Amino acid sequence: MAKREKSQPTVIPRAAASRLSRYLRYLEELDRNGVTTTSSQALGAALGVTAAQVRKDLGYFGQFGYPGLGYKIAQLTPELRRILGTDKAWNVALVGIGNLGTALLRYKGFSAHGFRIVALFDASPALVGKRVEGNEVHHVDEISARVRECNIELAVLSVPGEAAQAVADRLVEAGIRGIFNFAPALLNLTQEVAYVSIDLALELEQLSFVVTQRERESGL
Amino acid sequence: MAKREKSQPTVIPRAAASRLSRYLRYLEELDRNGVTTTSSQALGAALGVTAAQVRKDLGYFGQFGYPGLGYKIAQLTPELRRILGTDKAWNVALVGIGNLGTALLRYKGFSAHGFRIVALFDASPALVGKRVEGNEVHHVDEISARVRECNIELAVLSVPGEAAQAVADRLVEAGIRGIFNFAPALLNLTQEVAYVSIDLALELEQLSFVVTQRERESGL
DNA sequence: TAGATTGTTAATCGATTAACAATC
DNA sequence: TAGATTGTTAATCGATTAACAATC
Repeated sequence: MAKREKSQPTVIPRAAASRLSRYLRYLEELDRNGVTTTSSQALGAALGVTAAQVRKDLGYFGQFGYPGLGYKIAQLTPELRRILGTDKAWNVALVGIGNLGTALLRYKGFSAHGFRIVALFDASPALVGKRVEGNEVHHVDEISARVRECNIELAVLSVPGEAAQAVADRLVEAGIRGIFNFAPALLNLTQEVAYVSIDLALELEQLSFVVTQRERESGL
Repeated sequence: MAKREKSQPTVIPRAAASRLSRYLRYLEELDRNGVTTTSSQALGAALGVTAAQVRKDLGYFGQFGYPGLGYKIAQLTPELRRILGTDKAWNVALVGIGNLGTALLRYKGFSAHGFRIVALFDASPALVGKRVEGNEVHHVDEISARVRECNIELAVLSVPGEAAQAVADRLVEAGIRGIFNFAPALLNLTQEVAYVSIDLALELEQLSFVVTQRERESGL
């Protein structure tokens, strides 16, 4: 069975990419437990998707399995890291050093997956020049210079909604490649900049919606 | 045009419910700007979806518009709140008062949308009994008693991945209706408990994936 | 070899978009 | 009234699942 990736990169459903991360997490767990081989059946069962889904998702990127045997964890794991781009370390800027920003800075999950927060920015004079978790906070005016200087490719945005677009514009102008946005705002970005956004209140509202719907269904 | 909701609750796509929250946000903004009327066309253009999508999404829940006129913001806004369940205040428990938990506790976006964090829990003896933002931290053993006592329906989980399932089990046993999970763990929950989960590292990995894909496309 | 499981094509399912009669 | 826009049905598009020949 061929071991090389696809030359024709068909359009990949976003949901498939998200599942790839989950497969990787589970493979890492299996590896820690000393398991060396798995199958689309086993992976799917563990993560609540069908075996066909697993094979289809992997199939977007190449042929990684062995018919009759399944997948070798030691082989598939680095392939998934390569596909997801986490086979290298990323330099990340953190803009907005408030409660959420500080929590994100301290969050171990980012560094554990190769994301290094190497520069902090804030607009508040009270914060600029201070050190947070060993990193100096710079003024947002310095974004452009430092993003280039430190080879920063990704930015995490945890500023107030009103400030988000202006900061995003600076980041884009500085040549950032992707923005992870926590501000409750719709950002207008050029197509070249990748974009992932989380609106915490909106997500909690989704929970409220589902609970409410079920209460109405059962109560009536 | 009829003004009443559907009696037959067809299955609602999850993506549609998420857009509902966005429509509501935008209507609130329009209202602040003194706008009184809008249309599916205008709403869709502002949020990057088609007018047909907007009408279809609203159509799952009833008839709220006026042909030829559009939607009256003063009417549609409370309807959306009612649909999403944010026309009432929710009592929320916060379990795990670490960096992220504390940031979530201070986050103004939750209370602004009617979510009141009314009880804090942690397993650490160093934290139990302390006050954080004016709220006493209770031991996780007290979850069951306090969830019932304070009429808590939702819980935010910001505990380490290893602890998540055990805490979730306690919450379910205490009769919680929905869990908003930040722990990087797959939770096994009964069907009756609603569930929204955010894995921060996984989301950042999605950003890395998109950036990597584009670099490979353009670089080769 | 016989059994198991892959990769991939075809069939199904669900969500989005287009079209249009109804109507403000 | 004429113009605009809804609610809804039908058409399209995309993603998931099933099926199965290839093959370890």
